[in-house]
Amino acid sequence: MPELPEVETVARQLAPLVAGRVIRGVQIHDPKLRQVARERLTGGTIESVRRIGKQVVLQLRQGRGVRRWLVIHLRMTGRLIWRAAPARCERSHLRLRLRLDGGSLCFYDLRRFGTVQVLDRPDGAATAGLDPTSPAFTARALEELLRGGRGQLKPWLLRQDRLVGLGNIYCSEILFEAGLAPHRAVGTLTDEEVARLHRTTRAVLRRAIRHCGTTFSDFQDAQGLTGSYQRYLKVYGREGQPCPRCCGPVRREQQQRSTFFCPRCQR
DNA sequence: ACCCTCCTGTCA
DNA sequence: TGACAGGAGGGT
Repeated sequence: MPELPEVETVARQLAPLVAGRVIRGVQIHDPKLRQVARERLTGGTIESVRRIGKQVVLQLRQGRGVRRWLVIHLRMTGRLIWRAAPARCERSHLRLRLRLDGGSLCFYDLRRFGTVQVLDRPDGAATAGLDPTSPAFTARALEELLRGGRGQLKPWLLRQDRLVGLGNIYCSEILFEAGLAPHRAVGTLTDEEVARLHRTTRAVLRRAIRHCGTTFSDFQDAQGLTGSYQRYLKVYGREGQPCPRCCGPVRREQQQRSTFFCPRCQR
């Protein structure tokens, strides 16, 4: 579930469910996460759940003003699910379980690419890139980021050190909305195109967040997310289907990862 | 800019 | 059996 809108959805759904709860125990089911068990999280209170980039950040208060941050990156297949007390936890692909008063916060991750860190400082979770949903993300800011940039537009957008939160789905969608070809050289964008890219980035993300993101293989967990933005995808995963604008076939290009676009509408 | 790798699963 | 999957770090 891991692009910005999905992670935002997870954080928003989780916050009211776990904020204020105390960690009573930590269970590790994946040797990769062993170090988390050594961090003595037990006794800490979850103060807040937020999204930073594509990460979910739980702020913990350990007592006497000591704060720590549990930073979870879901990568490709990570899921965070709250199980209220009487409910049993599904065990398959369960990697980490935080026993809280009143229930459990379960981290599932089929492919085990996800990461969990415990930090003493919140800025450890900070990413170098600008969050495209923040007020600081203006057309002007985007233009400055793009200035002097090299290479193609889509790989540029995928990197997390300039803008955070965009991944393979939303890059394709945003570029389609903006009418920009994925392989356009970054340096060749006109002011008007930059403005369009800025506008569509905000619009696509806002809309996706409103629909709780995109869910493909729809797990129907009680508290898991069931996003519906997949209904609104215009090019992603639609190779050969008609472009919503010109009705020509959507093209897919595969280098390392698939890119979907309309060669006629995107220049 | 292009590879591969970390994993496990599903689908053609 | 091989291709591919929402991410990202590493190497060349």
